[in-house]
Amino acid sequence: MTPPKPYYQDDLATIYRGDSFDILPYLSGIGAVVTDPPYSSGGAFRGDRMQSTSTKYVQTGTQAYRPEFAGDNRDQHSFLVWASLWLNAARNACVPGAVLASFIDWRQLPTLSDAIQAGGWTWRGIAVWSKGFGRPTPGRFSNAAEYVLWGSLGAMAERDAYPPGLFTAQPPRGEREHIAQKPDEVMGWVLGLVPPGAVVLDPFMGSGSTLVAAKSLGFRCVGIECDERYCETAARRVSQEMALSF
Amino acid sequence: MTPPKPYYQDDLATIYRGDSFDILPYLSGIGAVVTDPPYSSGGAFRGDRMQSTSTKYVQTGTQAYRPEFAGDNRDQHSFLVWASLWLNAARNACVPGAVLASFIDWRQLPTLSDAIQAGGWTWRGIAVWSKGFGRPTPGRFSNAAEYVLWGSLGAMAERDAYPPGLFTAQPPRGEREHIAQKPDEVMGWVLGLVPPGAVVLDPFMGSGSTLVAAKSLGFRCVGIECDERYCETAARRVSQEMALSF
DNA sequence: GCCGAGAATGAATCCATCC
DNA sequence: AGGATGGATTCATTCTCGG
Repeated sequence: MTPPKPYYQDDLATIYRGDSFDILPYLSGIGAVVTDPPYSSGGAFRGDRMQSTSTKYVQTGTQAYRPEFAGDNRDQHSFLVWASLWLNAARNACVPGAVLASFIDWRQLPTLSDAIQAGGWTWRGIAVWSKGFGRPTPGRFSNAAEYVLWGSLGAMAERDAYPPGLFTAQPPRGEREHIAQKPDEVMGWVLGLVPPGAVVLDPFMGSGSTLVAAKSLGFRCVGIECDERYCETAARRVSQEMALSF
Repeated sequence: MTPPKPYYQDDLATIYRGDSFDILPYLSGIGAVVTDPPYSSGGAFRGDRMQSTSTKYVQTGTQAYRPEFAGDNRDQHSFLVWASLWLNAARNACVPGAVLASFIDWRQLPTLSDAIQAGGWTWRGIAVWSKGFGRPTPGRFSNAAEYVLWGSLGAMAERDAYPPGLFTAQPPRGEREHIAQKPDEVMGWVLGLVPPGAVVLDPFMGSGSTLVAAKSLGFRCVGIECDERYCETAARRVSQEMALSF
């Protein structure tokens, strides 16, 4: 097969439209994988998980068009297999010492930690995004955090940076490009793990928040997304972002 | 066998000295299990985990006597089996709808979530104790939190309380009764999950922080601890604690 | 008594070194 | 080869002590 043609490209950012499993074999030289994959979560019971994404996740306010996102209906076993496979494929595109950071919710956290190790990465910890009080439920702990599982490909490069293991930021309200969109400052916090000069890869780009934050920090970055609408959104957002000059 | 004799007892609190597996079969009517078991953690490598508690966890400076605590040297497989067994034994002492909350660190969180489910409980979420910045390590996310895995035995009772899923408190400094001692306010936060009138059980009591907090909130409570020195410490602390009057 | 400077400390982690 | 040992590292907070 011929190498894929970028959907979008500028001096720092590259976007490929397609399935990660098809694109990843053509990539190399990646120094950091930072992503927010589909969680396949959304309920304790199989019936709850199999609802459409727009039904099972709450959406309020006036909404831009947000297509369903694919690949969010796996059961736990399938999620483990699928996540192990993409983590392995991403690893093959990486240089030694590359770092990994993946968002996940509480329900799939244990499964993703298994997948990280099954995919050949060293799991090194959990970082916490504190979202404030979170959604209250009577008699239960509120759902106040999302989690970032992180690790590396062998020994990590020595660095003189000390990113905090917990970061507080309000979740986005109202208008969003994507139902699971993360605030830019949250992405910037996670990118604090990435050594200067590393190429950042997001194999589940969505609306492109990872690339926007990476570009603004001066990282070269690569995004993969199968939904053309999201590719369009991400290309627009990334093209409007100015990189820091050094 | 005859039922065990309490090591200590007052109007609200009861302490048994012995192994949880020996004592639990005699207990019943428990409405909440709140505990901080040995993590069997302390390092990425087997050699590190196998150290004595005083070696692998930092203890320096002038300190009160703090004995080693037992059962902190299991490998991951043994930890899963052992945790499943005590969770199952504790469940058998519980009434329907009982709640469970167990502290754990990042490394053993996935394993404990498996054990909770293997032990017959419904796992319902993760609550976060934010400890501030945490201990720094160059180039990595700081270790800024410990975690509380919580769940229930079937459906939970309806309640009019909304405990936060994330709680911030500094870890205790200097003089402590136990190397892993939790601040009283942290225990009080976790007890926010417990319905009024429930009997609180801590099968790994240690220096008794769970019982101190439970008694001060007016809960009846039961603690089990195999080390006599810790039983003594806990009995002293619990006896000095005054219960809220209603 | 209050304030500020300096010291001490943490369920840590990594790695070189020695058996 | 692999397990045990010891040293170096770091930031935010608390503690100590002197002025």
